Amino acid sequence: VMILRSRFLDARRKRRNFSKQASEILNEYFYSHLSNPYPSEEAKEELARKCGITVSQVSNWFGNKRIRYKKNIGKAQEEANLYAAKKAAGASPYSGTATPMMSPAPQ
Amino acid sequence: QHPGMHGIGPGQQQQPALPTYKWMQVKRNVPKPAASKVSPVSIADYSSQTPNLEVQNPATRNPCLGSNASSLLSINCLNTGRTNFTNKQLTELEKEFHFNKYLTRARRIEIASALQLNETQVKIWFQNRRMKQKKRMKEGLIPPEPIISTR
DNA sequence: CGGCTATGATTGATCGGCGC
DNA sequence: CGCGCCGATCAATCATAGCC
Repeated sequence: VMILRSRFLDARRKRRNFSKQASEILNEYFYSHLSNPYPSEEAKEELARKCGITVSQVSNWFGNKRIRYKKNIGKAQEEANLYAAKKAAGASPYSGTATPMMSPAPQ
Repeated sequence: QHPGMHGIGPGQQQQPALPTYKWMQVKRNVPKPAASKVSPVSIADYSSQTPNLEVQNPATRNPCLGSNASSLLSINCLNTGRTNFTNKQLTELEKEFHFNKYLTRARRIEIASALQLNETQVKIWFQNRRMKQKKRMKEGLIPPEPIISTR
């Protein structure tokens, strides 16, 4: 049991939730690429910059998001199109910064 | 961006709302060793063939040993594919890692035996460890050694 | 202030691709 | 032809943040 306390040494696990804005950007990308929510390395860097977090954190976020999204099918999913609709209606949530390299998988 | 690009499963409904994409159905061969009976694959065969599986980690789930280890833990170890390395094991692996970032077959066998782990587990641990160090090197700082020097 | 849920991070292990 | 490694990801879990 105490062996489990080993994780305890992970003082690193001092997290801070991402800003509302960062979450918004990440969710936007996720739901607008729901068919393939696997951002390329470049896209991750782009997202990381916009969110003010590291690329690793972006990776963690997508990893958690994908897994947790799957775990609900039929629940949060509905909130998915909420985002989709939101984007569709809102047209360009964020203008200016045209991100040409935000594609996950260049077919 | 490799295996599961897009494409909804076969006869899926077409609700413009929440389509089910392949990535959502990806089911990894969850590491469930020991176990027994029943075909490991049954719940939704994702798009095609079912790779061999198992064969590689039959009963070699040792973990929870070292010291004491309650029976409760042992049960846990036998049922879960995710091995919980003990502090001792991690310490030894870490020590070895600092000595060599890469293992030789002989060394691997030695360590696996000493720590009561599979050769595969040792191999994987080193691979993960290397990736971990690389990652920390990239963003974090503190490359390999927390050089404390500085006064 | 306690309890519960949301969420970021960690990590053993898998998947596909590569080089030898 | 198989094996080890890489890079990315999965899946389960830990521990805390944050809301009620």
